[in-house]
Amino acid sequence: MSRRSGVLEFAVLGLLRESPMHGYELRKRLNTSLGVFRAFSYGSLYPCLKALVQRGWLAEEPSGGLGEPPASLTGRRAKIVYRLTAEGKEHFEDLLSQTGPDAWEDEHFGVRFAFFGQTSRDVRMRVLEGRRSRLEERLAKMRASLARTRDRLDDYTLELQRHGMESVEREVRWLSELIESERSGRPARGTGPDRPETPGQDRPDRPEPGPSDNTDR
Amino acid sequence: MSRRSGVLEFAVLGLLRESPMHGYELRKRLNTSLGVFRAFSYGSLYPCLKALVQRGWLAEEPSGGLGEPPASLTGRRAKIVYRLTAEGKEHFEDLLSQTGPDAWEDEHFGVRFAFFGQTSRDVRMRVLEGRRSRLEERLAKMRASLARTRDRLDDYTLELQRHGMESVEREVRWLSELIESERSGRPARGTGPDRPETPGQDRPDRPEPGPSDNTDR
DNA sequence: GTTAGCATGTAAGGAGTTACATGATTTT
DNA sequence: AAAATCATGTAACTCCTTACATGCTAAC
Repeated sequence: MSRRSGVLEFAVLGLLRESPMHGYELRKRLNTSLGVFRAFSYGSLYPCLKALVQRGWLAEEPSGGLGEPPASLTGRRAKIVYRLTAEGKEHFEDLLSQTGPDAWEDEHFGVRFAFFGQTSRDVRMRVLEGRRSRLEERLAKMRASLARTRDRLDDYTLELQRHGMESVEREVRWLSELIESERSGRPARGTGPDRPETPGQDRPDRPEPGPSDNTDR
Repeated sequence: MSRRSGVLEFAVLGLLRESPMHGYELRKRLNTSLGVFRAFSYGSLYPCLKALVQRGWLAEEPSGGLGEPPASLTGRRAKIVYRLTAEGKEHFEDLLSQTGPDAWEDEHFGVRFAFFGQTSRDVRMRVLEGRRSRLEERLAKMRASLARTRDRLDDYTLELQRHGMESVEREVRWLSELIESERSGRPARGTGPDRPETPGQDRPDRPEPGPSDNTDR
């Protein structure tokens, strides 16, 4: 009933903090920004939006905000544009600053990372290090369990185990590199060149209609 | 109510096919055999077992099977040992032979792979190839979406995307190696460089019993 | 003139988890 | 005698999906 999920709620607040949007677009951005990690359907998004409005974290702007013509002229069905309220912003910042174990478990880490641009450096460090030690712990258990059961397992199970461990080891290396980068300045190591410092504050413009963004399955 | 899950049900049938077990042990094996991929709690396992019994796929053996003393003598609380019935075996083989898209989606692929030892070679091939082309499709979408949105994304989102894509690419390579191995004989491919045919024995491991099997969270 | 995309929603249900409840037995 | 492990189970809840319902517009 309440629909106050963890990940979805967090992501919605985070995206709306960057700029107001309506549900349909939000869902597209959700499924590209968070990339591989999660995909959400309208069946969860719309109820979530309503719940967030009821809590006072979002406000609906019935039609196109301020400078836009009413729906009756554009023809399109009335969009409901959602925008983060002051309380919503405050709440999101609370969430951002949390560094409990929740922050680095599998379900949450991806979305936390996705909003690292909005996160303070020390929180980023704690989350990255928390994640890394969580994975190292897991790795130790896997090694122990493998040593115990190695000869009972068939080739495929063994191969699955091996590949799983390698994946975890790879993520640990990735985290180590990121932690190293954090310690000594900016993330670096992107595809493009270093962008010094763009806070990305108020941008009342919407980026671009972006014709076909088919993220549907 | 019915609790007839996908993954859990499959895994339970698969493990019980190898040998009868009681719930508690089953759960431990579930969480090590399937490794990183999933962890199940008693709250889902026990109802699932009951549902499988009701469908006639499992049978309960109230106490320790045939040659064992009754619970009143061993002291232990009566274990309920579950064993796969003939119908259950048949059903599991049906499941094993299915090669629909379900078999290679994220949620199912791991458990399907874990029981490749029980799966016929052509089914294995179809599942591996299905998985691979699913991932390649996903990769194409990610690349397209990245090309479209690259400059709007901040460094962290970009890095997340990049790492996600690399993970998928890595899994594709893994699958390709496995497919290649399948085509030309046995799985092979152990941990180190090419070991001709040693099922893993000599190793600087400590065979320590390690009494605490704490798979709990 | 039909497919594809835009846009919003609801009802029902699936697949699991957490927290609780119980109790015996082995280890420390 | 306390703590850990073995062992089984239930009720309530979470978070999300699927399938459905609606209707408009742009492009092929």
